[in-house]
Amino acid sequence: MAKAQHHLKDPTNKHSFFEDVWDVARQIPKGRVTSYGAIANYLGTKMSARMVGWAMGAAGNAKPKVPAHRVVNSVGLLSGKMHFGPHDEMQKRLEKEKIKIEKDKVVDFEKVFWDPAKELML
DNA sequence: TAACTGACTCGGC
DNA sequence: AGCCGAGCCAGTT
Repeated sequence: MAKAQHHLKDPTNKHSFFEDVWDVARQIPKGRVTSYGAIANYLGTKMSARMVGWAMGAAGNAKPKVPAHRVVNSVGLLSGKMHFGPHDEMQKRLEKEKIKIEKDKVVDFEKVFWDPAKELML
């Protein structure tokens, strides 16, 4: 069998790791947050939580929109806030969803934490 | 093509 | 309780 796809640039066929990450992120309920590691774990690659964060960076081009602001690090810190813009847009969005932020950290992180591996459980 | 990078995480000091 | 180093994967240069 010859390799049929050398230069796959087909937008309809881009089921990459990023797409999977975005798909999970889009299912995060409003007013809840999750961590990069949690998403990575759900996808089976728990050791590469970095990739999840990376996927978030590319989420800007994703359609429909990906609530990347609902994804924080394992301690509830808004580690990616700087990628939302020069201002604290990430924090503003979270506060808009009734999520309280203090010193760039999610208050009651464990309460609002949403684990795809448990909640989504598919 | 090989090397580097990075919105992470965990374990040890 | 806070800081440091190593492991990890995939996309980018």
